[in-house]
Amino acid sequence: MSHNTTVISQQLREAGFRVTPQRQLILDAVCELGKHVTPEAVYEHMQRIAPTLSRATVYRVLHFLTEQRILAMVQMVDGRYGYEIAGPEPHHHLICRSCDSFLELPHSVLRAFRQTMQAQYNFEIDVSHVSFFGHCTDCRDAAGA
Amino acid sequence: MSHNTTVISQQLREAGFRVTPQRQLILDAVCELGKHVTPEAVYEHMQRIAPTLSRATVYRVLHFLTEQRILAMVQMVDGRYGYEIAGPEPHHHLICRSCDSFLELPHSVLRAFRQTMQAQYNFEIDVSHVSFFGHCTDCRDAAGA
DNA sequence: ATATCAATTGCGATAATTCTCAATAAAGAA
DNA sequence: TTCTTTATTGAGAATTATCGCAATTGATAT
Repeated sequence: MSHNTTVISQQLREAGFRVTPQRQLILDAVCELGKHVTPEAVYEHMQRIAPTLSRATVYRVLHFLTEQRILAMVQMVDGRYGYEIAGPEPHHHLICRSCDSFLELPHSVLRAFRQTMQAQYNFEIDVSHVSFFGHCTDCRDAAGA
Repeated sequence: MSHNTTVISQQLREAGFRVTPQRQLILDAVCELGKHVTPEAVYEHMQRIAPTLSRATVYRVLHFLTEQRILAMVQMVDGRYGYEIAGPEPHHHLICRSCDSFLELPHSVLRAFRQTMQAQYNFEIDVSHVSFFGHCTDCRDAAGA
């Protein structure tokens, strides 16, 4: 997974935000650490690279980059959140409570549901990166009947 | 909202668990405090009734009663969790990020989605008390164009 | 290149939640 | 009723996440 530093920097500056070394380093870290990266994992990773970077900054920057739709925040089994690079199109997750495996769903799976909620309840749902929890085939078979 | 103490006690004992005064008091507290009760609210409430009851016990008992399907845990806007008495049939929530209002959805709204996930991905979703976040009519109108 | 202004950071304090482990007490047997 | 077993609790430490504010520094104009 990669990101285009130049484009992102531009985007931030145009929106009136600053491009700081901390933000760049944290974004790189998420990129490098893969999917569903925890704040703590980012912080530990940063310890080696930039030991003065504070925990608070990690949390703030992850949150900030999520607001800017550069990162996406996904809920994990333990209720905590992990971060990952946000693609152009949001996607969703089926997360197995037993083995923590992730299955990615295309954005489209919630389209119908979203429309129903809008029509019936006049409520507009945020449908970016929703997590659904349950049990995958393997774990159901293992637990088996 | 009420609960049948005798039936619940029976249910717990049959499953090999104990019926402790703490569990009873905490269940009563959730019952009395209404919907989406926070652990902290329960703890504060208990201070007056049973001052020695520890914070850890509040968290543990809420979690335990949720596992036993006596309580349900619902995610709130700030990402934290509230608890409420679990009815016989689960229900879901549409939660407005602007005004924190809750809209209850019948369990049936996710039935089709659940079946799709099962058929297409062979994944069985837990569909008890799912929270969807977004914006309600009023807030959209208020913010609105 | 320098100055200005406000966004951002770091630090330490605080809040929220979980964990460890010895002490307690519920449930069933005697 | 008393004993035994072991699930559960309480207390405080540890972990995770957030907050307030002074100091820093990125971006722009000069």
